Amino acid sequence: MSDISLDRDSWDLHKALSELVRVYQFRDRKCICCHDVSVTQCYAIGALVGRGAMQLKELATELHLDKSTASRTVDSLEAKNYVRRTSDPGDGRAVRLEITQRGRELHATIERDLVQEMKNLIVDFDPEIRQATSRLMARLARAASERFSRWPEKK
Amino acid sequence: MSDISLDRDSWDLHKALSELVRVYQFRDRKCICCHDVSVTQCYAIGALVGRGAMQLKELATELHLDKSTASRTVDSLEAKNYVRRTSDPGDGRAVRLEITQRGRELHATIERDLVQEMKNLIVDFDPEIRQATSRLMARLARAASERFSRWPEKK
DNA sequence: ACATGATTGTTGCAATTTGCAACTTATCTA
DNA sequence: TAGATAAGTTGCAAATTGCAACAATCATGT
Repeated sequence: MSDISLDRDSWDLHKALSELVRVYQFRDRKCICCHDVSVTQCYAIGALVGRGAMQLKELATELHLDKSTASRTVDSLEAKNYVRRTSDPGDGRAVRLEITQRGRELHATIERDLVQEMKNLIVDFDPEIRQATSRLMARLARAASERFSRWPEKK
Repeated sequence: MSDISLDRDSWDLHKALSELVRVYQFRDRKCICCHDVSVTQCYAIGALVGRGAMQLKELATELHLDKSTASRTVDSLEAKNYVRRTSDPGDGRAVRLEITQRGRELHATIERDLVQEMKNLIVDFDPEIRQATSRLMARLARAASERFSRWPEKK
């Protein structure tokens, strides 16, 4: 049953995922930065494109960053005209962050490059495996996100 | 055929993998550091455990880091007694890096925790899907590693 | 054998990233 | 309305990283 292979599958998936995460961290450091933004800045743009305008606090939570770091990240993005700070209509303390047209274009460019990269990598894989994998990876990411978000920030 | 779904599969896999990498980067920042080492230091330990003793240059290449950064990473690990610098018997310029017993134990502890974490995440997934996913993830990692290693360090 | 060039590793230095603490301003609660 | 809470910014220090310069050693061609 499931329990028989669980230990081995956990180990295999751990090794594969660790290696994948490691390799992609290197790629991100060397690739995304070519486009004038750091990895964190790219995540911020992605969040604002994907989830729409939000407050700084929300962005910090989404990116698992301290609000001060998020604020400085937005500083950079605003200086490059990828993000705009507006006053939040409902809360005088908050700022409303929204992506600019230029930011949206940068995001589209980066996404296009990365999807093309993925295309080159999977072109000779079985479509059924590709689809099953993306489904499980999505579930894994969601499960991991929920799990890690509830962590007690142990130190 | 394959070409029909390739575009969509590329996009799906890109999104899933991006999210997975992002989430795991956060986990690594908050979790691995609890064990007295940074993420990069943990990668270095993993490389020395997995591939055995090596020169500093090899470690730097494996970790996609500048040799100076690799040297300082080893400084930290040596100060904590996880890694040992020895003189290379065959080359007077080189140093031979080898993991210590303490380093090996730390690695085992971290691995055990992470495999347990994975186990909790996949316990209710179909074993066949788990295994197919780990195979594809391993292939993806290998393909990505080869591809990204040959990059011209564009800036 | 020896001079020249290449390789290995370390250190100085600056840029970047990040979190914590303190502070300001605004909102909420009793 | 006073005090507590929340959102955001800034000061500061620590950690990480790459580039350049340097020392020590090895390899190569003559």
